[in-house]
Amino acid sequence: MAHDPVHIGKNTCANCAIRHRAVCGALNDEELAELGRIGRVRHFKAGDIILADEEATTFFANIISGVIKLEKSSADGRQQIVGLVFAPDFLGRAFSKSNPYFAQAATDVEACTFPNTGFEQLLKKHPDLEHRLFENTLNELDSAREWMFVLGRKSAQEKVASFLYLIAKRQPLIGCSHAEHNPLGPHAANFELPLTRADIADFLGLTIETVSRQLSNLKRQGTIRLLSGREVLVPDLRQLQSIAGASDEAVA
Amino acid sequence: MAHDPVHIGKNTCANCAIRHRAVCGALNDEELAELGRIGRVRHFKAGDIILADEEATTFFANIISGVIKLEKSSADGRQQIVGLVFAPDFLGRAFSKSNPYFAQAATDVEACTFPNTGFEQLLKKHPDLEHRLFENTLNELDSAREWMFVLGRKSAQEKVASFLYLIAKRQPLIGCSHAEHNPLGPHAANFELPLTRADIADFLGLTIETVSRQLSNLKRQGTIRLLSGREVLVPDLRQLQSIAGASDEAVA
DNA sequence: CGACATGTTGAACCTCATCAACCGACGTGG
DNA sequence: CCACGTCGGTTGATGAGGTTCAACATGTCG
Repeated sequence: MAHDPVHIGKNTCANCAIRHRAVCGALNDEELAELGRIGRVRHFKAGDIILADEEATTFFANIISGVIKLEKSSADGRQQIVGLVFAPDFLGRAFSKSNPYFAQAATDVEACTFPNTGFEQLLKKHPDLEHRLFENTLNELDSAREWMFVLGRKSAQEKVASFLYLIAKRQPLIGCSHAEHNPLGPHAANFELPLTRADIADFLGLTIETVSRQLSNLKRQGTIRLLSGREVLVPDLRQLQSIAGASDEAVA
Repeated sequence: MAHDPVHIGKNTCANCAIRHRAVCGALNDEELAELGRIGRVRHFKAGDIILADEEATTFFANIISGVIKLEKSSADGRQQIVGLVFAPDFLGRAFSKSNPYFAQAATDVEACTFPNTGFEQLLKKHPDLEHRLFENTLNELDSAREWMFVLGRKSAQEKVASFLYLIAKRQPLIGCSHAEHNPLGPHAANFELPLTRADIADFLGLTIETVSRQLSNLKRQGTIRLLSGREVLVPDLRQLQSIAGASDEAVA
């Protein structure tokens, strides 16, 4: 489970890799120190359950590295991933006694955790922090609704392409305005899938087999190359995007 | 389109049917008067487009009565309803220049609208109001994720049952703690569908025909009775819920 | 090495989409 | 007033896209 919980000093926060992109970016130095006093860095291994469904909330977290899946499941074993949490996102459902889903580490995860009571007090004291978290939540809601279109209206092929495109966009090199510095060329991407086939299936509302077949299709038609089971190379993201199809094509 | 925009007085707000359940419930009398000064009651007819996708946000609204559908669509004509807004919910995406989806009246709608600039200023001045809206958004996010499970993992039969159950729960009589006062008995419900078959299909990620067939199935097996095309009677909600199946069965 | 987890591929089956016909209600114009 | 078109809804026949079941490949760890 978690190793070496260490309190974070003001300095650590100030140097934090995700300082400016995470919710804590809303705070000044003094407030940051306050936050640092209640926060601890914790490490999770792939597969660790971070928050259990229906259980009392005990902490929130900022993800420093790694990917966490938010999962809903039914009694008969069906599962659906309802969200992926990347760095520097915030994990946890504020103002609720219990958590409405499973949160499980998809990869090894490094996270900065805060006890819920302390953090919620901080939220009360610092409207800026709450505002930042609110904006965060609005973005999450937008993404969730985007994904509802994928789940409800896209074909298996489009779903898999959409997933790959989503992951590609989350990669550090892509999406920033310096895509030209990409060694593979301006429209290529190269990344490791943070999810197993089973996870991808649960994210897309498909079966493992269908995901595997669609990946093979994309490979066969040259849209992607599978370097290993997990490592993907996309020669031309625009092609991938056009296969992902529809929804928000206006995005350049 | 909209008829008779009238400024709302403090008194009107104080008497408002949804006063305590809507976001404005966070405000005291004085603040409420302030809100009343910028708000106008507007009426929309079924089919009216309330907010257009990608267009600049000009106003927010509290729904007083009626149902609004939030819809995403793709260039090739596929559509997905990504949310339903009932009274006393709040409509609009705060802190964003444009709207990420279509909002269209599913039924006739009465709404209390606020110009976005004025309302966002009010949010800044009154953290309580922003907090209330935040909680609202968190609940919307929870619902969206619930629905992702429905879209990704449920069969057509379960989807239709889930939809009916959702509508039934939204009915005034049901869900409140006085269900025993229900003239039809403690577990029955009787309501009018606020959506056409086409809308239901777009909400469930199905086709019109499949929705129609599944409704007929539920009728044939006695789970529901269709009084007219739109009016539904559910003799036993527990049965409907069990067909809707899975996800969050813990809910009594 | 064998055991196990992860991933791929094939064949058969089934659910749901598609295409099409039909019904009743409603509104309009001749 | 009735003929007509339109709209929302139902039902049937057919077929495609995904699931299911099963075999096999690959990689890793004891």
